[in-house]
Amino acid sequence: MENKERPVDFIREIIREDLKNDKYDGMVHTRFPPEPNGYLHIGHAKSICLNFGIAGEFNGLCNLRFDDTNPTKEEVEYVESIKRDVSWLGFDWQEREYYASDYFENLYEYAVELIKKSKAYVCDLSSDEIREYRGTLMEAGKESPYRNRSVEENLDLFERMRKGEFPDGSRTLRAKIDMKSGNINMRDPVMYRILHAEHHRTGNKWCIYPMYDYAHCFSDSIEGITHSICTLEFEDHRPLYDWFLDQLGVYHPQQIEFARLNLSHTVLSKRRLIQLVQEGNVRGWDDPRMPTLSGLRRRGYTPEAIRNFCDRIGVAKRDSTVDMALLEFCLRENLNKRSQRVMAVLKPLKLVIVNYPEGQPEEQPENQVEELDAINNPEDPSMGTRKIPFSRVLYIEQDDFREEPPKEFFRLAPGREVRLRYAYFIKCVDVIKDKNGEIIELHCTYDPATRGGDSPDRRKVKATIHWVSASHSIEAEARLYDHLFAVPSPGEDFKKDLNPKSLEILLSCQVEPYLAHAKPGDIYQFERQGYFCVDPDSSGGKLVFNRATTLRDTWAKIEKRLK
RNA sequence: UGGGGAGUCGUCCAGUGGUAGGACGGCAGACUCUGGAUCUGCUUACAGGGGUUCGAAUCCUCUCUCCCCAGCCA
Repeated sequence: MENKERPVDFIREIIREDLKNDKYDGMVHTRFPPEPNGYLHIGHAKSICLNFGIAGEFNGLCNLRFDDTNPTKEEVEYVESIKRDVSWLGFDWQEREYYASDYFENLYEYAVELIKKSKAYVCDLSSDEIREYRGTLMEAGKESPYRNRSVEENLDLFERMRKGEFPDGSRTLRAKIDMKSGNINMRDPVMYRILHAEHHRTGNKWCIYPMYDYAHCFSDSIEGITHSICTLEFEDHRPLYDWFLDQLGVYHPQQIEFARLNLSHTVLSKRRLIQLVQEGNVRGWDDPRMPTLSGLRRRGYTPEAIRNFCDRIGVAKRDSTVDMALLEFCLRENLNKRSQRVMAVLKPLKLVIVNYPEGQPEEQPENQVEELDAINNPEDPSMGTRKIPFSRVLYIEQDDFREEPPKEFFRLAPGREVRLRYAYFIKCVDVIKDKNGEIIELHCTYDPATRGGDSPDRRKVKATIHWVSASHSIEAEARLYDHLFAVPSPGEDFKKDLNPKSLEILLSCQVEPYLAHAKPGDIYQFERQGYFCVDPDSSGGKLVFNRATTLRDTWAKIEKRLK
């Protein structure tokens, strides 16, 4: 991870300043605080890279803390997936795996102290009444009739809340701040609610649970966090964050807010993602079309590509939507350097080399076969070469032949010569069609002098196309993905913006035999086409590939323009 | 009409009183056994009006636009 005098973002600037002023004894301690109520997505990756990245750069630490204060929404399945995703991304929280629920006892004691200081009270208003009393954005709220209970009564009531003497929703513990504040968060916010629900870690030990604003600041404080980095929508919670800490005079981290990531052609809100999963618009949280980390991983995205992306998008305070093209660029950039090249024909068209020797029928019932050398990765010679079988009957890509080619089309056409990658120059001499007029086979001649792909007479061809030997290739399935949404910014009614063509399945692709032992998760470049990742659905010798992304495709652009 | 934020190329990010720059995208070209990769060039931006100043994207001021907040969610 090179860090060439890249401009520093405003958060790192604040931290540098704090370090200079010795604000936290030279310490930098951040945290990534997900709520385990869903899977992590690329937006979380931005936050993970920020928090862990800063800790790494400033010789500090970053905790993984599960913000699990709402037992009705949280599950261990999510805890597990979050841990898997964070470490897959390449970050290590060491032994610092914390849970807000670990602090329930401390939090309770802090609440008792606030009651004793007359800074909190038990309120008997119903949730509807609380809303009424809260006022609106324009009008001040009014004080709860329970606001001035005695300390003793509050202490007694709060203890009985904990003991389970009251039903859900009957009472809350509220902070006593200011019902007339322009900041609605300061209008006596609820600190604790009664919830007789089983918590994924504390079981039935508690029936009162702290609210985010109350739990988060103290959790940060307990862990000795220096910089509590969160997203913009918490900006007007900061006065409350500060208020709680100040009332008790405990260690006080500083909250800093940045703009969350928005990505074009997708959605990044847990509510919407969970809806897509539950309503079957995708095949699950890890559907390769999903912007979740598990989806991106299955699709073929690498941690390096995602980290690089997070690095490039920067950190600022203005709302923005990053173009999906940048994410794709980061993937190509990474995969170009590291991926094994291979030839695979997605939409096969049979091609017979009519002047190629047929071999001895008794020993080789099919054709003569020869082995040709192919480079595994032109970007990395250390990856070596491999042998690929060549014979009389091949498959090429349907798109690589045009009976009536436009001027800009360089590939195979009647009478035209092209190169078969790493093999020979061939010339199309005949086009075979079925009774419907569909092209079913091409007859070509080859030039034996061009073996390996070079012509001794320096004659040029305008195109090189990929191919596989029909009798050696392996049948495979390919899943081609496009944007999940057809528009850059899905609207309020986002499901109507879903891209109906986000998935195209090709069942009879032919791939070179080198792929016989490919394993789920392996990523290859199918030459001239894109990067493909072996899907876990591959089984029983049947390979399934996910197209992570296409190669840049100049011809596709020209073709689009021609239409 | 309350409170909190934000406005710089199509997109994202820099620039913090001294010629507005980078990346992605787009366009054009070079090169090429991937129409890939690589390389080169081009394109386009300081929300608006007033001020301060020799000089303003940067400072002051007024206006406009956009985002967030009325969960016993986080």
